[in-house]
Amino acid sequence: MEVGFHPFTLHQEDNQNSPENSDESPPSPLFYDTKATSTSSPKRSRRGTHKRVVQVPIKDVEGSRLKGETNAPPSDSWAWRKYGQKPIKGSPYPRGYYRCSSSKGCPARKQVERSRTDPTMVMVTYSCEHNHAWPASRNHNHHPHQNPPPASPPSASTPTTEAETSNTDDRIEEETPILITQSEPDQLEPEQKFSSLDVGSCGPFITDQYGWFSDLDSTSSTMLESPLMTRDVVEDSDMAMIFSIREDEESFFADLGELPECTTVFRRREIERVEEHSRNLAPWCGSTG
DNA sequence: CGCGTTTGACCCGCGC
DNA sequence: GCGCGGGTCAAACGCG
Repeated sequence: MEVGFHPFTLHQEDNQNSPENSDESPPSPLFYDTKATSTSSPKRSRRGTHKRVVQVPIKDVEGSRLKGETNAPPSDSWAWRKYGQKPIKGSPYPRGYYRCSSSKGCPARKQVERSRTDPTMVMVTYSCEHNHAWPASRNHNHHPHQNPPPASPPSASTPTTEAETSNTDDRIEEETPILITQSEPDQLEPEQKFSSLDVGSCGPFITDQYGWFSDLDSTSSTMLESPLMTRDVVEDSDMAMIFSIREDEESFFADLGELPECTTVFRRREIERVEEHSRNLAPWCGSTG
């Protein structure tokens, strides 16, 4: 692509018509926040779930591709279990369906498919949030700043194997620059831009779904190095601050090991907004319940 | 033996 | 109402 193309970007959409639909769609944004408002199906709302799409560079996922699968799920620190795979119309690549295996009743799900527009990218769509704390295993131990969501009690049972995640975790978390952006930032207020990332939905989601995000200790700085990052994200003083803080406090937290790292900083700031935004934004999916 | 992956069938929502 | 496509289930299989 072009632009400072970030191996990892976040984007948010408002419906499932992800850009991938159009070959010319957003080349960079990758984190879509899909939230279809339907909630009706008695069984499981297929379209009534708030989704978030994360696009990750294949190269970062490759590590996890040990399975040889076409679309290995990017590592996100959670234990995912594949429960299905289907070829997607219009896409040469199949879509894999994963659900959280860290906890039995966890509604967290994610779909992984290779971007049809960017074969080098993998689209990960997260649905629902985890209703449990982070699995207290894997390299999280290595990264002291990776803690469970403050919202959930640390009761998560140790995951069995994080098959796909365990492999790439180290890689992605350490070398995958992340970019957070929106599909149409122009329509959002500077703060809303960011808060809308998930805020509108569930607080825990931030740490839940993007817990790994905080794993990017070294990445935090990397992000700032990204032209786009500095432009789209850092533009948000808060965001910039968050990461700036991390760089300084990181070691601090690292020592404490128990303090909620970036995620907390992230959340605290966001929460304040969330509280305000959430009032206007409809809850989605998970809602922890 | 337990857990995860694979794969085909089934179910459901949506568009026509 | 029908067909299409997407999402989930469940049995079988493989691996550690």
